[in-house]
Amino acid sequence: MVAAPFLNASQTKAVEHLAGPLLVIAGAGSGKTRVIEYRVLRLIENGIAPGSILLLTFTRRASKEMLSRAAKRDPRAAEVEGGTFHGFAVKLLRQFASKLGIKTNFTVLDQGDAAEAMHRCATEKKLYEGVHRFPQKSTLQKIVSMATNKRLDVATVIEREFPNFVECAEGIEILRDDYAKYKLEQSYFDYDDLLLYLRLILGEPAVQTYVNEQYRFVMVDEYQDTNLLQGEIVKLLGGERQNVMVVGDDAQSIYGFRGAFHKNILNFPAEYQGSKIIKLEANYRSSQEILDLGNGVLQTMEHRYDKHLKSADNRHGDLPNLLFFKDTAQEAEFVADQIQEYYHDGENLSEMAVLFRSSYLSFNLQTELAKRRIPYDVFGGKKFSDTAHVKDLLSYLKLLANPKDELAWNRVLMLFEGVGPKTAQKLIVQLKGRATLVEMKAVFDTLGEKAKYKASLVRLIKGLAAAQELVSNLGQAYEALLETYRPLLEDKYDNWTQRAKDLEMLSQIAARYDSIETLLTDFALEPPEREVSEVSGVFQNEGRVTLSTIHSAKGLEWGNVFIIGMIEGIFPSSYALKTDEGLEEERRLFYVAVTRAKQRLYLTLTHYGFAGGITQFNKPSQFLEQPAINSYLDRPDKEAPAAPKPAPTPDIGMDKDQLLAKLAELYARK
DNA sequence: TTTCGACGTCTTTTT
DNA sequence: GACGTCGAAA
Repeated sequence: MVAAPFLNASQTKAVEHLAGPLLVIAGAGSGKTRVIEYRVLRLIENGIAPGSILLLTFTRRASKEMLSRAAKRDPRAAEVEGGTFHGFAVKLLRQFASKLGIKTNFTVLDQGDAAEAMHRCATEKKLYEGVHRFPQKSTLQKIVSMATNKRLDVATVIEREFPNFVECAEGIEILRDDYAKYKLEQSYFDYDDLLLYLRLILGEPAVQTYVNEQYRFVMVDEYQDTNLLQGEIVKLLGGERQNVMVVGDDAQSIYGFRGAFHKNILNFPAEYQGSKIIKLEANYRSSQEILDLGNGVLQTMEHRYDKHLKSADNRHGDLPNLLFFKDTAQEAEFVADQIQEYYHDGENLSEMAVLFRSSYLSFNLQTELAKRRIPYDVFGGKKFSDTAHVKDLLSYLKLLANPKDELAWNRVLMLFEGVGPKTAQKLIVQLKGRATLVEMKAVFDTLGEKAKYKASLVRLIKGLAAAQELVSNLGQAYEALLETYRPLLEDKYDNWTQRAKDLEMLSQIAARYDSIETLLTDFALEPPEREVSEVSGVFQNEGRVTLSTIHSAKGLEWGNVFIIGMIEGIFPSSYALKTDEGLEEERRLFYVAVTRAKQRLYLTLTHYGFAGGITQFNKPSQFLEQPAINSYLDRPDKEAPAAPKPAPTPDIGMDKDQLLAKLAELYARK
């Protein structure tokens, strides 16, 4: 038997559970990662084939971490099938695509691509014409996506979340069908399609039997964040055996905005007959002072579930600090000072994190850290792959994978001077009549000589064709594409040297792959986070500070945590204040943030802020005003020292003529 | 048909 | 600040 040290009684019960449905309610820091890890080992030990165990998580990082830890104790664990719902869907759909009449090498659209595709459909249908105001493409995407994830019709979604577009509901409902058809024609799958089609094929008895045969034990992490579709998918994956173990914490459900249905976790016992429930309550992460604050936050929740965080080893530390600053520059200085201080006390930078509600809140801090040459990583917010130049190059790559990719062609063609939407569309129609890049060259060759973009486009297609020759070595193919793209890069962007560095980095990533499809899918599903600081000197090999949105920090922990921007309207977000459900989700988010800290926790806010173009006086977050929370904080004297009374303005008695005379004097002296 | 500048609107979180 | 719309000029 695998030695499983330090597991407490309920953890052991969860690990020992073999067949049948199991719900594990795992409080923050209760060691659920270890439970999953050891249960995998236990199953394998009991003779279950590793390949028939499926572990579904929300980030690939999470599943990789759990499985690689398990694999250190038993190498067979590396063969367990693990990944995100979306990644698993791609795998299965590639396998079944041909049976559905879909190309095996279908393209996965990220959110931006999806918005672009929808825009094309809406333009085609002339939906923008004759309507006073039609949602912009990213809003269209949000509306349609939410309808899918919450299983609602467009009208209901608009009524609830986008009331200013009620009169467009009908048009968008039509667009939704057009968009679905368009994607099928083009072999495009957006994020929602991956779940939708996975659910669809699992609903076919033959497919379900096949899949149930393959996967006999299913585990799902962060079950409170699954949506209706994912709930159904899990049920179908469980099949008749119902060897389904789900792990989650209803107090940490923070993805309602993308359709998470946290009743999934509440309904689990009813949905799965004969299921067992195990609660993990002992906390192995934080000091009791931090947990007290966490408990305070739990108390403020309206839908409170019985839960009380208790430090398992009775660890103690300082009270969480609440600090006020004049502006974000001072806030950033303080955080950087504090990080440096802990560093000099011998703590590793990787034990320090700064968390925030929205990614822009960290901009000032990034500048400050860079100035001091403190290395950091940023999580959440704009991704590396969201930048224009990276998207450009990814489009080039997409054309190698599928020369008929309309969206990619559109983006690439529009890069050239003199080519706008109309010209691009005309060219695309012609291009799609040819099968390969080599044949497509003729389209550009036959362009009128007076078209000033002719030469550049011929150069482009030659470059693409040449790169395709090298595709068996992705690193080389990429370099060829980069050379073709370089003149456009230098022409288009003032800061092209900066951007060229990003593209060099992309080159290294590309070289690690051996299939373009895999590369592109990975970029769509789990794009690399933005690499920001490259720092040398004092802090080398000392790890890096983490700057992260609270959402991206879930599941992680650090010794010292700073939560910045504790301002009403920012956290909780004014956007969420519109509904009770929204505010409740912000509370859960605050709970997640607080419970990331092991030893020290700082909450900070600034008096002056900049919003909507004007400087305003910030109000502290309403969370900080609640006694249940407030009383667990070490806060400064509420009264700021009174500013000295300004003396009366001295009289200098000068009229306009005298002023002008004085001015003349000053001008003359120059 | 494209490009450019002026002006208006909305501004969160992620697979 | 990003994105979209509109009108004018090339």
